[in-house]
Amino acid sequence: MTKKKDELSESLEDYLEVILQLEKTNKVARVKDIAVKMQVLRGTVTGALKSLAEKELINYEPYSYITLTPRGAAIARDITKRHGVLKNFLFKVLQIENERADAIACRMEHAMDKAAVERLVRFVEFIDQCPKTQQAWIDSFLEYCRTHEIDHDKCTTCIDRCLSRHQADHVKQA
Amino acid sequence: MTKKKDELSESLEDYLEVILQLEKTNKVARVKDIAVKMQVLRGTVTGALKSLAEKELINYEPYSYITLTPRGAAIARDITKRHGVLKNFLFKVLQIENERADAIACRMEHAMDKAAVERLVRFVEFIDQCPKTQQAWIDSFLEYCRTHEIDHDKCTTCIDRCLSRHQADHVKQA
DNA sequence: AGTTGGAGTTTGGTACCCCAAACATTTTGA
DNA sequence: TCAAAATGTTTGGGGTACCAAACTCCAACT
Repeated sequence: MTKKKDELSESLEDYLEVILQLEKTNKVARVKDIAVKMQVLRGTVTGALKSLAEKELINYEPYSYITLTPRGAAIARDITKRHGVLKNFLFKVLQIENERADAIACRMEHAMDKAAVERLVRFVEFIDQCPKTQQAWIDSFLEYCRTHEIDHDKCTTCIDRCLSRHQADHVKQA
Repeated sequence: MTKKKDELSESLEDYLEVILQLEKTNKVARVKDIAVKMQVLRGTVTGALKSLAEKELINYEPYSYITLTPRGAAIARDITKRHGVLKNFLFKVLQIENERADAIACRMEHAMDKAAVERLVRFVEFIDQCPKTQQAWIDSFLEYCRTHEIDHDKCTTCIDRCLSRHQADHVKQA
C-alpha cells in the first residue's frame, strides 16, 4: 500500500523536532522562530512547512500559526527521544562536552532505527543500575581517558568497594 | 585561507570509503564496482569521481583506473576507522545484529567528530579491559535486555566471580 | 483610518545527488 | 582482427534544500 515512502528527510525531521520544542515553550510555533532555531532564512521555512503540511504532519495555513497534527507530534516526540538518549549517552557516559554532545546527537539521531535507540536506552539504564558499573565505573573511565591505562593493582580494592556499595544498597532496600 | 570549505559531503565521504575498500581487495577501484557498492548507477559514480578529482582526493582520468591520492587515502582511512569503531560498539557491545549494525554505523559515521570517535574507541577499550566489565558484563547486559531488570540477589556472587577472575589474570601476568 | 515595519511568502537561482537512456571507449574472444 | 559485450561517460531531467531579494499581509501605533 503505502510502500515505504512514509520516510521523512533528515531535514524535515529536524523541523518537526523544532516545532515541537516551540509549541512547548511558546504555545505555538512561528516561522521566524523556526528559522532562528534551524539557522535558515524564513523563506526556506515556508517551503519546509508546505512539505510537512502535504504529509499531514502539521496544520498549516498561510500567515497563520503552526501546530503539529497527532501524527506529526508522535514523530516529533520520537525524534526528540532519540536525541535525548543519544545526548545523554554522549554527555553522561562518554563525557563529551555539553554543546558538542548536543550537536553530534542532532546528527546521529536520524541514523538509528527504533530497535537501536531502544538498545541504547537499555544500555545507559544498565550502566546506571548494575552494581559493577554506575557512576564509579564512569569515573574510572574518565581516569582511563587521561592515563590510557588501567592500574591493575588498584582493581582489587575497586572491586571490593563495589561489593560493599552493593551490600549497603541491598541492605537499605531489604 | 581555506576557510572551512574542505568539508566533504556525506556522500563523497562514502565514495572515498568504498574506493579504499576496493583498492584493498581489487588493487584498483573500477566505476562499476563502486556503483555496485554504493547502490547507484554508473553515471552517478562518474559525477562523484569528477567531484573528488577536483578536490584532489583521487587520481582520475576518464576511462582509466581510480586511485586515492595521499590526502584522499588519509580521509578514507579516517572514515573507515569511524565506521569500524561504531560498528564494533553497536555489534559487540549493544549486540545489534551484524547487518543492521553495519548499516547504522554507515549513517552515524558522518556525525561524529574526531574527539567523539576517539572517546568511543577508548570506551570500548575500557569495557574490554576493566575487570568489572569485559565480556561477563556485556553478557549480563544481554540478560538485562531480556528481563528488563537486575536480580540483585545474584550481584554478590557476580562481583565475587569478577574478583577471582581479576586475581587469576593478575597472577598469570606476574 | 492610514502608515509603517515586522512577519510571512514568493520567485529565481544555485548546489547536490540521483536516475534513465543515449552515447563513447575499451576489452574480449571467436 | 574486428565485432559484440562490458565498461565508462554524457545529457537531460527530477527531487531536495538552501539563499537573496522582491513582494504581500497583518497588526500596531498614531
